[in-house]
Amino acid sequence: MSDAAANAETAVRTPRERARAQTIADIVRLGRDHLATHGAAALSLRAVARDLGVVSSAVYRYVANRDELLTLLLVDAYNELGDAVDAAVNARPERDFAGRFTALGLAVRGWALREPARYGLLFGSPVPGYQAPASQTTAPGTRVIYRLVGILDAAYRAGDLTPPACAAVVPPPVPPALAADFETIRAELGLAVPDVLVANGVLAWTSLFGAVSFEVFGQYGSETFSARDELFEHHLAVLAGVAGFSSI
Amino acid sequence: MSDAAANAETAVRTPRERARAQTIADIVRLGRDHLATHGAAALSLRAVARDLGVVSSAVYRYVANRDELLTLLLVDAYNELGDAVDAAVNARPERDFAGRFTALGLAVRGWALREPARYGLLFGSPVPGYQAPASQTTAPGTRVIYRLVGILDAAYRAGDLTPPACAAVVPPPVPPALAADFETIRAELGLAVPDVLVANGVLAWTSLFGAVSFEVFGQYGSETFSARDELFEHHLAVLAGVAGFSSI
DNA sequence: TGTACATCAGTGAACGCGCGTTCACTGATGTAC
DNA sequence: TGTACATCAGTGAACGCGCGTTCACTGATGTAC
Repeated sequence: MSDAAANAETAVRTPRERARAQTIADIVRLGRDHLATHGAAALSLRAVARDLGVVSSAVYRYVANRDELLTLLLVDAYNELGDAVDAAVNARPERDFAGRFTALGLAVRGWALREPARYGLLFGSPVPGYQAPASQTTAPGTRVIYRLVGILDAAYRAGDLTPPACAAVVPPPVPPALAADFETIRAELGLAVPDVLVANGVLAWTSLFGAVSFEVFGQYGSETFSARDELFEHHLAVLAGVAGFSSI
Repeated sequence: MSDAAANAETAVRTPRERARAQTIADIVRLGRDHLATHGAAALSLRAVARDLGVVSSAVYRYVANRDELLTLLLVDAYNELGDAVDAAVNARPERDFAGRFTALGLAVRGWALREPARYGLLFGSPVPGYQAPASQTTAPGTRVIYRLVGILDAAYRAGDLTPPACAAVVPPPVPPALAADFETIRAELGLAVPDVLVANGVLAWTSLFGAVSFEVFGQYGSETFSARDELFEHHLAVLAGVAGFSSI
């Protein structure tokens, strides 16, 4: 269920309010379908109104304009992805940090392949002319990275995460300006992870989404790789090593 | 210069043909500007015609329809990226394989940051309703990966590329189905690189574009990282290690 | 060299479409006394 | 409990916009004899 719909429903008192919440939920659901089949650029209030069986101007009772609907759908998608990731991670034992890392990666890929257009809205090229309002999208938009950070930090505190030690992949020292960024992040999130592991954690994060995006956006072409599950799992295993896990 | 324009100009004989080639080049240039400022979804033949100072139907003398213009622009962008990468790689000594790897990565990022909208056209979410014709886009679209593959294969043949050997990042064995894909690639491109290095090379490739996409598409947010050059260079260094370079 | 014809670039009007958004309105549902 | 009023959902018409694409046309540029 979408966050917007859930919020609206919890605040319900009168039948009128209940109907209103239901209509908003319907709008989000129809917008989601439209997004999934036609892409963000083609999303239109008139199309949603048609699907809702209502005249186009009626939608303005519920949504101020097109951008606000896009924001609702953005939040909705972020939360669905976040829910999928949480469920997958929570299904692994709390102390199986490497397993949780892998579960997170597989969940992201699974959701992305199921919802390519919505994944594209979140992680593809920005919608021209649309700027997501930080106040509404930041929290849902950071769920996955915060979850990943949580796994890495917990693993580090438990002694399960160590900087890669062999010559081939020892990363260069983190330059001061970057170390300052890392210090800020550590302070804000209350982390213990040292610089080298933060750097590699960020790389694992971007690389995970890079692999997923290449697959979802068709960069591999249609014929190069037939064993895509195996390719992704292999990549995930290497990324786990980059992030500092040794138990794979 | 765009590929389409170059092709047209090399075939020039009569003044009429020269004028025609010039107009096509102008159309591509104006379309490129429009793309860069308004995004692919907003690209329109009418807008290009306006900028060209011509009535909208006149453009149909040169371009069959909107999709064909998109294809021209796609090829144009792929070639500009390919040229930038080639120039950067060629500026390094032929046997400095790690340096060439790094130069390739920096060139991709540099071009992407200069041309975010065109980068988005190539590597972002697909344009809804548009399918790039493989016959025209495959060759320019594979220039960067082929260049990368060439560097890695040459490095391997020269003995400069070795599978990461320490326990933390030894990748798991490549499963048979994936090994079969790799064998096909090796045969098609005449490569010597073993499975483990192909797998890690593909990962380095997707990760490079993942890091660039996160930056270009705004996934880092506006405040998290102030030292973005350093972050990317650090990532590149780690990816070089993943790919099998040890001399960094 | 000069004339008749063919080719081509560009015009201007039109078709039909879908879009976001506004606005005065009708009725139904709720609320206050 | 019943009535007067306020709130709200949804209507239907309209505004102005830009789009892709077609088509018959005018003139200029080229080509063949």
